[in-house]
Amino acid sequence: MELFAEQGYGATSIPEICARAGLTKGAFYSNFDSKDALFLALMDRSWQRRAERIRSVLPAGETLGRAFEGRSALPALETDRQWTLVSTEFSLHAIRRPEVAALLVQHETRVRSELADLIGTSLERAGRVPTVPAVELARMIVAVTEGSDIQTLTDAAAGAGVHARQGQRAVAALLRHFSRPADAAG
Amino acid sequence: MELFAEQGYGATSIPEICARAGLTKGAFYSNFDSKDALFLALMDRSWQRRAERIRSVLPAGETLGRAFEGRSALPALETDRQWTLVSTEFSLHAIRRPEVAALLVQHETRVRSELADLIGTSLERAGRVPTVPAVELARMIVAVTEGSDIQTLTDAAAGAGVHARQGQRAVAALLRHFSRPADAAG
DNA sequence: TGTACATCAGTGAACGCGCGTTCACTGATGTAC
DNA sequence: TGTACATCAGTGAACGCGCGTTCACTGATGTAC
Repeated sequence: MELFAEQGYGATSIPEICARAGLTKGAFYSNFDSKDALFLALMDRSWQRRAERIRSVLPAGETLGRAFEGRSALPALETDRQWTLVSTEFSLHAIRRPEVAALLVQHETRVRSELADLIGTSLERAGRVPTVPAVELARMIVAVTEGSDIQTLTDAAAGAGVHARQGQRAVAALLRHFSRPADAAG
Repeated sequence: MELFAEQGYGATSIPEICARAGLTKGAFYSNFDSKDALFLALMDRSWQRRAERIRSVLPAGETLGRAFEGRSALPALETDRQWTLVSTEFSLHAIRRPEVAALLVQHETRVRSELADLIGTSLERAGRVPTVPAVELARMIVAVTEGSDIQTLTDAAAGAGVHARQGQRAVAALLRHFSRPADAAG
C-alpha cells in the first residue's frame, strides 16, 4: 500500500515490494500469482478495514457538513491520503479490466447500500424523508466526496489554500435537496 | 495518450510509446528529457484542446441536468473515457509531485474561473444569483462531475447498468441549492 | 539557377542494469506413534 | 518424552529479456552568396 500510494501501481516493481516487505522475490511468488493478485488481496483487506471504520465512526455523532444544524448525523471521514491514492488507482485499474471492475462494482454496491441505510436513518432523525431512492443519493454523495478528496490532495500538494470543507458542504446540499420534511407533501 | 489511457502511465515504457508513434527511442530523447516531460507536454496540449471544446460547447444550449427546466444553459459534456483515465492519472501523479501539482492547480484555477463565469451567466439567465462565490460552486461542480465520470466508467466496464445522468442531477441540485431568485432576499 | 555550408530531427547500435519468473533447496513447525 | 516423517513458507541463485539512456551518425530542409 505504501509503495502503490507513493509511486503508483504500474511504476512499482515486484522486487521493490519485496525489499519493502523484507522478503525475497521467491516468497512473493509463493504467496501471489502476480502483482495484480497482490493488488486484489490488498484492496480486499482494505475494503474490510474501511467498512469497519465507517461502521464504527458514522453512527457516532459528528455531522457530515452539519446538514441540518447538527441534527443529522453523517460524520465526516477526513481525507486519507494513502487510501485516496490507492483506491483511485484501483478504480482506474478496474476501468481497464472488466473482471476487476466487476469486483469493484460489487464492493461499491455493498458500501452504497450501507451508506443508504445510514442516510435514511440520519434524515429520519432530522424529521425528513428522501425524495429519490437513498442508494442514488448515496451514489451522488460518494461521487462528490471522492472528487473533493482528489481536489483537496492536489491543492495540499501544491501548497495552495485547502478547501477541505467544500466537499462536506456539497454533501449537505445534496442531502437537503433530495429530501423533504416528513410531514409535507412530495 | 492512447497508451497512458489503456495501460496507465507507470506501466507504459518509453519503447512502447516509440513503437506506437512509429519512431525510434533516439527520436524520443531528442524531443523530451523524460517520460514525465512528455506527460506534461501531452497534458498541456490536452488542456488547451479541452478548454476550446468547453468554450465552444457550453454557451450553445443543451442544459446540464436541465437545472431550471431548460432555462439555464450549462450543457453536459459526455464522459470521455480516454480523457477521464489520463487526467485522473495525471491528478494522482501531481499529488505525488508538488512541482507538478503547482501546474495542475494553475490549470484548474483557470478552468474554474471560466466555469464560474459561465455559471454566473447561466444563473442570471434563469433569473437567479449565486449564494456562494461562483468559483466555489464551480469547484463543487467539478468534483461531483469527476467523481461521477469515474463511477460511470467503472459501471460500464463491469457491464452494470449505467447511471450517467446522476452526475448531472447532482450538478443541477448544487446549482439550485447555492443560488436564489434574483429578486428575493439572501 | 547552382553550389556550399549549417541545422537539427531522427537513426540505430550499443551499454549495463534491473525486471519478472523459475526452481531445487532449507529449515521451522506440526503430527503420528 | 523421543523419534520419524510431512508440510510448506520462505530462500537465493539463475535465466533471458526489455528497460532507460547515450552517442556518433545520416539525410532532408533551410540559408548565403
